Amino acid sequence: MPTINLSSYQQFSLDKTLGCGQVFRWDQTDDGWWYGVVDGRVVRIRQEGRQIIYHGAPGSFIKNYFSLDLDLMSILASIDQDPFIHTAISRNSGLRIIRQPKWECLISYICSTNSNIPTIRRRIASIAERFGKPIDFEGKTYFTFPEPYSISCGELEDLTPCRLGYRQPYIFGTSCSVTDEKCWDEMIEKLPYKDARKELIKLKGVGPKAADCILLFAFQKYESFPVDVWIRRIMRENYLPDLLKNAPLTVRDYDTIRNFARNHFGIYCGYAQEYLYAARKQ
DNA sequence: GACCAGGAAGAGT
DNA sequence: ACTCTTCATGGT
Repeated sequence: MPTINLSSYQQFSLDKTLGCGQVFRWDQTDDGWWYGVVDGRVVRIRQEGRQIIYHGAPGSFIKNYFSLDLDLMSILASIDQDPFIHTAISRNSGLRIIRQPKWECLISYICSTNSNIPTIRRRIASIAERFGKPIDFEGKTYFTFPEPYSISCGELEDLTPCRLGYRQPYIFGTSCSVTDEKCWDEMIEKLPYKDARKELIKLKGVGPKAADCILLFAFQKYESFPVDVWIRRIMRENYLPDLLKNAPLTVRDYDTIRNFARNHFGIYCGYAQEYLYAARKQ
């Protein structure tokens, strides 16, 4: 079984990384193995101390996917700007932001709007089951996440069994847009954060929050700071108590929060966001 | 049944 | 550029 030996300065927690809610297609079995479908293959992986044991993908893929090349300790030191984030960091140490496949991440966060994590997971699994390709792995059938054309080549109504609600036309429309625009991801990737954000928001179903998640989780734009209801609550209670108590989140409040975070935590404020989010129920 | 969840679109100002 | 309303689904 292939393994990766982490060096003593290579901070990493597989469980924190896969369990924090940034990805939706990983499951952990009772005996500690994580199973996930990534980039058209099934991966089985677990951590034992400083060893990562895995099967189903090359080591170079694993290292890149989990961004093991990044100096996490330096990143955490740079965002460690106050006692509250300090506690969140120490409780979730080793959490790394994954380099997610871009197209899957885009659809995942269109599915995420106004929903909880179990519901999001079910929607994405259902899309894969109906439009992806089956893979048999250790006696069980898994499904790849479909290409854009696999969705756009059909009808809008083909998505109905996935129970996406009002997101159904957004998923279909964005699938068509991305099918039409070849290399949409390379176009986004070349742009700086602000311009990339504007481009993403042009897609149906992608607003400020989804765009920031996609930029953070798939495009390595670590200066993005997604604001959902949890982050807003945490920021209100610990950093910006003057914000409104119970009104819907406005664009202005969203910008106030992310601008504060960018100034307070620095260029890796996206990492700060993920540690704060991981600490939301602790 | 009310309320909430990793919000966004569209219409009306 | 700002409110306000509506949107479909599942969990608690």
